[in-house]
Amino acid sequence: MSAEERRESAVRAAVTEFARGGYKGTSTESIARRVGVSQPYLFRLFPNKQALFLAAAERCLEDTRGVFARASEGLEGEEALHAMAAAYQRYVIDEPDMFQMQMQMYAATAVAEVDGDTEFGERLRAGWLRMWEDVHLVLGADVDETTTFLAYGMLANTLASLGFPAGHRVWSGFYLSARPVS
Amino acid sequence: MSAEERRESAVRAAVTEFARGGYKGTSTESIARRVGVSQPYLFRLFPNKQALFLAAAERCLEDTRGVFARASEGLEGEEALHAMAAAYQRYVIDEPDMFQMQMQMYAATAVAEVDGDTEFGERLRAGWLRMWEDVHLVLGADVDETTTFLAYGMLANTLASLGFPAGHRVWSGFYLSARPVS
DNA sequence: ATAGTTAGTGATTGAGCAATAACTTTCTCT
DNA sequence: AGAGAAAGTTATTGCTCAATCACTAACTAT
Repeated sequence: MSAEERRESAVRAAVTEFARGGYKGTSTESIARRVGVSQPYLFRLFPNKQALFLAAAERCLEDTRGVFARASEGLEGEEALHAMAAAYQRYVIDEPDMFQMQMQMYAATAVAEVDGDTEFGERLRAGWLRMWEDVHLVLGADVDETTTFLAYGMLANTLASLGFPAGHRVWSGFYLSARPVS
Repeated sequence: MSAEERRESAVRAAVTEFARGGYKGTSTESIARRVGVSQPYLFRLFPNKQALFLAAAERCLEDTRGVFARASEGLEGEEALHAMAAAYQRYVIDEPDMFQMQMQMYAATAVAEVDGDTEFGERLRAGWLRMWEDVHLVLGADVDETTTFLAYGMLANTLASLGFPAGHRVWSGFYLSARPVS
């Protein structure tokens, strides 16, 4: 297998492992195991653990953008909004690793920032902004709509992280299409 | 100093340290240093590291509730909403440790849940729900208003975690009173 | 065929860290 | 005064983990 293909597998494995264990709580060993490769070899593919996390985080943002893009294809305004909300709901249910990776990424960015590591944050802000721009465009360049949509998304991530079960009162203020299946 | 007083200091120190380093990324040593006490003594005050984190997380939620309660005193509806938004803004600026602790808590809860640790999540859901109920009551028991208010709060936490500076476009869809100072 | 490159491994190192055990100091109450 | 409790310490253990080093196997192009 080519190094490039391995890197791809590694990123995927990293998303899963980091999502479940967090940055510090995940060993490079566990990622290597999931890839099916020796732990030291990961360090041939990525210069260090942080670079691997960054790649996983960026992948996660790109995937989310992809979900929105596919859901909103050919739609606009209110229709696009509901389609994206519904798609994100399914996405979160089908691949819980993805939104958990998001949460781990927000937490890790804050830590990196405290450590004086600016590049980490910059890369992730850029990725997040691309998502923002996508949504903004789809929602007719309406800033308020964009903000509200993303706000609901973040609250959903939070409630899901905390493990509030589907059907709990805290979900009752969501569009039906944005609630977990009840 | 009495054990109870020390415990109080420890919780405060834990909020700061965990907020900046995350759960796994923070050593009990660093917390002990901040308290001004030896590392092993922390284990007299708390059974283990997780219990200390839990206490810090619960404190953080209680503090946030307090901010909302004080801001909305004597107000209701729209007025209360804006007062709370403004107060939360100041709070996040004055004490960034607090919202960062929130993010660390969401990330850590997801990890605990994966590890099959149910009690951790239960305690934090209970704390979060108390906050939800408070806001709900103040906003005239309007579920949609409550959800929207908290959604904006969560988006604000996220953007702040990512380090988007005041004045950035991503903040432009917020109530003026909920934006970081520009 | 063989030189060079690319993919991959095993062994190790050095640091950091939660938790325990065994001990000491400082109050406090009669 | 002095016994008991409460507050606090030093030393240590046993583990985990990122990263490096030195090495091997397989492919590829002349």
